[in-house]
Amino acid sequence: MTVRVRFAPSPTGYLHVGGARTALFDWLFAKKNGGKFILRIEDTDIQRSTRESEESIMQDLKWCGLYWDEGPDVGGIFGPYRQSERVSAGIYEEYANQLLEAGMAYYAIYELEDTKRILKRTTSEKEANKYRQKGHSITVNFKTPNGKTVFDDIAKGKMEFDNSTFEDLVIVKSNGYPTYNFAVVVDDHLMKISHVVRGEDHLTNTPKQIMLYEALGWEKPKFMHIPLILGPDKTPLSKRHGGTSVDYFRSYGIIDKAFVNYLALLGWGVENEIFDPFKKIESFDLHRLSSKPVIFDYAKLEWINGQHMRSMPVEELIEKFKSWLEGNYSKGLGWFENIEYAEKVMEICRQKVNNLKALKDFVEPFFVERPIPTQDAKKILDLPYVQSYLLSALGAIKMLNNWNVKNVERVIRTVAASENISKKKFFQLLRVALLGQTVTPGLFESIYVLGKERSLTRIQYVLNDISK
RNA sequence: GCCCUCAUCGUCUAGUGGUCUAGGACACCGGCCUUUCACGCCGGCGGCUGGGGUUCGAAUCCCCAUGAGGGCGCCA
Repeated sequence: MTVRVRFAPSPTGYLHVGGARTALFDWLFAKKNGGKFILRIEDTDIQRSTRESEESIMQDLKWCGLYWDEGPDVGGIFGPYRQSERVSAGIYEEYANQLLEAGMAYYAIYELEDTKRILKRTTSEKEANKYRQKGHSITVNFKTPNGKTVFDDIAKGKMEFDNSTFEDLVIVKSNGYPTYNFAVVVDDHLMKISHVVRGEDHLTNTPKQIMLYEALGWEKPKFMHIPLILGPDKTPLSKRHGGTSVDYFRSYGIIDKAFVNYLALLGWGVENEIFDPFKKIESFDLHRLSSKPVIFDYAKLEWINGQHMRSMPVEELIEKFKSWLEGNYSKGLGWFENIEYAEKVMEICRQKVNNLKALKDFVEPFFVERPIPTQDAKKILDLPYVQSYLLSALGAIKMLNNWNVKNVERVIRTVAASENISKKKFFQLLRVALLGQTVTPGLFESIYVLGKERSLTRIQYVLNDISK
């Protein structure tokens, strides 16, 4: 059997971390079994579905590295992959009619005054049309059969539901669109989906869908429901807890690899927590996924992000950082013209931060002609005798010819020792003069990376200001 | 209310009847390193939801209770 797994978002908003995790597991499962990963857009809610969110969802999936084999943009032999287009093709109508003809479904005619109350049920299309013309809204409802519905969930095992707990299911809305549960069944069948791996919020939809499979005489796929992601207070993760959209984490400065790493970690017990899920496809196993709701831990995500930032090749970090800058800031795009310099800067700055936003703050003073001092920095520059200390430093740096970190450290320490000031204060002063900030990478490394010329210029700038 | 699922440190997890005085990671606390802030290293705190069984033996199996999550839409 060919494994075919789908991710089927409805385009009514951004891609949520929970959705991204489901998609990741779908993808992993498909690839592990040499199967296909399919993207289907469930836009049967015509009021809330938009093309913009469809596009942003696709963009976010791609950012996560989750590319699909079949989908609305790339096509495939089971298309179209947008349900609205499948409605136009009459796909759902055909099967609704089939159920109607078999007497397994009926037209529900609602009262004119109270559109929630069913006035009459009939299987006659003629009769239904008569009411339709009089302005009654009409849906097609599936008659819940008697008995029990049983299925095996890959994670949870045997699942048994008494059908009497379910109402009859609306399968075609009064506007002619199929409802979720109906469209899903038709599409999963027609698209030859072998495994339905989705969020646990769909667990009780499954028996309803299975009743439909059975009524239509179709073989049902295998099901697996994965737990939901909660916020720290164990309520569903929402904006109150911080960001929830993939886009939020991207603009916050989380790197794609780290994000996917964390998502995979949530529920997947691994020995080494820092890893690339795309390189561990072989060891992925749906059965080993945790089955309890998991709490999203922003702190751990950031820690993982920091680990990735430090361990990836600098060139790669620069690529990630550049595209992040492009998306979030207008400046900074010229920072990497001198790539050799840029790499050195990134190398010393990445040691200190856990996200790209923080990295930007560290890196920026190195790239501007003259850093603008922060409030704290200004206070230090206003202290007495600053001029003489800076002059000493300037002289020492000027004299230094063999430019390396060791030598920089040696001369700076020598000057510090000879001055009537604590070395701590002296170092802070220099740091602020050179970079305009009280928190920076190591002082000697910074001076070394800035280079002799740049360092001298910057100190001179400050001296000029003081003498004014 | 009815139906379903789940239950190991604060969080994510390892653990599938004896190797568990329960292991790891994040967070937290303390120390080292140190020019700032971090990183890193070392150490600490901290848990099997409760009660009944089964068994020579239970975190592991069964039952009940409790708690948490989900569902019960012409939303998906």
